[in-house]
Amino acid sequence: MKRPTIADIARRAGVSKGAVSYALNGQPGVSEATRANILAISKELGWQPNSAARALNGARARTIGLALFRPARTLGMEPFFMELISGIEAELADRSYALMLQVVTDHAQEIEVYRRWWGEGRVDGAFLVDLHLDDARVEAMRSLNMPVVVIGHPSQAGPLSTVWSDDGLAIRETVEYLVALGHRSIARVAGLPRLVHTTLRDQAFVQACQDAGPGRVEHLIVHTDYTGEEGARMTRRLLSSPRRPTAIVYDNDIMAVAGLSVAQEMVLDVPADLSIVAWDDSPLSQVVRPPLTALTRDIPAYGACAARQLLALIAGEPVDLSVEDRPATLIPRGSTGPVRGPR
Amino acid sequence: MKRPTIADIARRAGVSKGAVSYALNGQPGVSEATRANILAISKELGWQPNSAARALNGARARTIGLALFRPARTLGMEPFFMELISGIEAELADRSYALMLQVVTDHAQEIEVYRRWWGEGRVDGAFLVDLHLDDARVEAMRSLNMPVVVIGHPSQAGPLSTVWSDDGLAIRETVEYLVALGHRSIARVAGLPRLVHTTLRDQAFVQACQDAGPGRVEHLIVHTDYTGEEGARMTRRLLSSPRRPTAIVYDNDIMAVAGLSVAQEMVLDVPADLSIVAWDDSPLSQVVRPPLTALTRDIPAYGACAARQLLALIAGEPVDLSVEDRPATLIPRGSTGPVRGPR
DNA sequence: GGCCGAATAAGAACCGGTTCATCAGGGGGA
DNA sequence: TCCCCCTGATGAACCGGTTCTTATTCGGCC
Repeated sequence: MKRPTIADIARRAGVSKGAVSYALNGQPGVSEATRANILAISKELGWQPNSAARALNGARARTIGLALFRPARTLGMEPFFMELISGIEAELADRSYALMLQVVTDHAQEIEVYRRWWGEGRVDGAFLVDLHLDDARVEAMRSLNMPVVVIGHPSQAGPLSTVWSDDGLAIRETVEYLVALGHRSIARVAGLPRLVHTTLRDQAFVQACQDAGPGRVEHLIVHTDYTGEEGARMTRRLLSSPRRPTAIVYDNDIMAVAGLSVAQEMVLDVPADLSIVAWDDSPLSQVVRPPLTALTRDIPAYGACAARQLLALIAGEPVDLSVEDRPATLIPRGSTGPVRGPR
Repeated sequence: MKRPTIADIARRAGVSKGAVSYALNGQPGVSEATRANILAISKELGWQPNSAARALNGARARTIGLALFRPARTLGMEPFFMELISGIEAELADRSYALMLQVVTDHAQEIEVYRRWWGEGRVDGAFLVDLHLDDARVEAMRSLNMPVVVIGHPSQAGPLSTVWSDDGLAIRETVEYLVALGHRSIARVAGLPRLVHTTLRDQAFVQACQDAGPGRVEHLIVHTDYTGEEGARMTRRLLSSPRRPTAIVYDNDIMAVAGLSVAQEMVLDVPADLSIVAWDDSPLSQVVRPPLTALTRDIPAYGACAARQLLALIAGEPVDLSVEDRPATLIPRGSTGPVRGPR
């Protein structure tokens, strides 16, 4: 009834524990005949290696940690994380690595969780997402000496390895496209202002608008918490202002859809009166009327890339300090169009 | 530099390994003075227990497994799983249990993953979701003798413990509400036909329609794969048929939103020409125009309930074989209304 | 003063693997 | 024929904890 151990196999085969270990791990030290015999017996008994015993000898835990600092509510909403996890999983599953997941309520707890997992030998490495400015996690991970891959821009990652994509490029492409359509007043409904990637997108947005020509394009940025509610409120505020923008770029699809609803409720035509662009594409963007022009990127591939990087780091292989994934690309759909009416 | 072990602490304190173990675990066998001294030294050295060594002595892995059989694409879309995971996490985090997650491509692989995790002593128990008719996983888990909680209806769960909510009740409430509004032709756009909960909802739907009176309410069920695309296609088909339904109940919010778009594209007014109800509420449902009437339930609480059940099972406490969570409740919004026009 | 039991601690065995040092036996070369 | 080396296999140590058994000390009580 109890799980068979290598001692059981050894007894049945009439050999020593050591011989069984060599045989089962494909190592030299046993003849082919006894190896075959041992393998047969182990299969017959349904033997499975005890990972704890292996770990005790310094073996890898074959597990990677991911602590997510997100309120449960937003987590359920954002396809981004599930897609990222899917991509990570796809890469890990091949090498039978598992993913250890925990939702945390703040960065201090996140650091604590990683410290414990690493200290207890439960994980071989971890991911860091949503870096803040002066993020305490960077120094904490560095001092733990744990293999870590930051998913996001290298600027705040210190000595940690990163996987990122060039959001600035995507923002620029979007602004240039809108300017070409005749828009001269563009707003950006951004995410949490403390996040590094929000700051970078903000800067790139302002720069792109200025590059269109001095004083040619009015630009405005408002910050939110990524929820549809705030997206709607900010849209309402923007559309009520005397200098109403003719185009709004949202930092996620949830807010873009909420913004679309607000525009329609204010009897504005999209795209004739207002153009809308969503960052991050999802079936959701294609399902509303009109379908949303979106900045799309292959998020599962992004996660897979990060996973490969982390696995290489764990294996001690030489890795680039920062790996750049493909940038998001603009998919024009029905929610953007030329400006109409009087200049 | 290396991680300190209890042997290090013992040496520093001038006591034996055994004494250190007792002291650190709050067990009797050491005096208060030496206990305090040992605790101080362990804190000073930054000692963390090695989970592998503990596991080797039959301790719990303090980890729970969840293998998800979902294509990456749908996974990213469905808020349901992330919310469920959030709820599970919330419960686990309190007792510093972790969640081991793996995305699998079929049931055979799912069984294999659980067998390995259990065999290797990496998890103390697991969840089973989305049960099929004659689900092979039930027998597999039973024979493994691993603590398992099925999230879903008990009918196919065999001897396994379950946590479920009464979908039939919710369906009935919905149908009665629609009938009261004057609807006499109601369609249901259901999920995957092989899933147990789809079957149960189907049956309850038919029953509720029949209970409205013999021949009084026409009903129709079509099955999909939960994607917005199929939801849209099925809606188009239903709305093009000669006996067009005046109300459609969708099995998730994604399909409901897609269906709403199709209706609007066919220049039907919602709710005047067509009423729409979504199973599972999300901010998404409230953000479209008109906002969707939805069957809402507290999914994180559902997950938390399942987690408590599993933890009790693992602890060997007596548990009910099946625990019923609150059923979904109907939140009427703008997408449902009385039937207009000629009978 | 001697005996007994509780409190405290030491020491060893054990969990299930890996790995190193060692050894027996056989074949080949000189 | 002797020696050496290689192969195949053994036994023990080890990883970092837990837990059982044993030893020592001390205090209380008769």
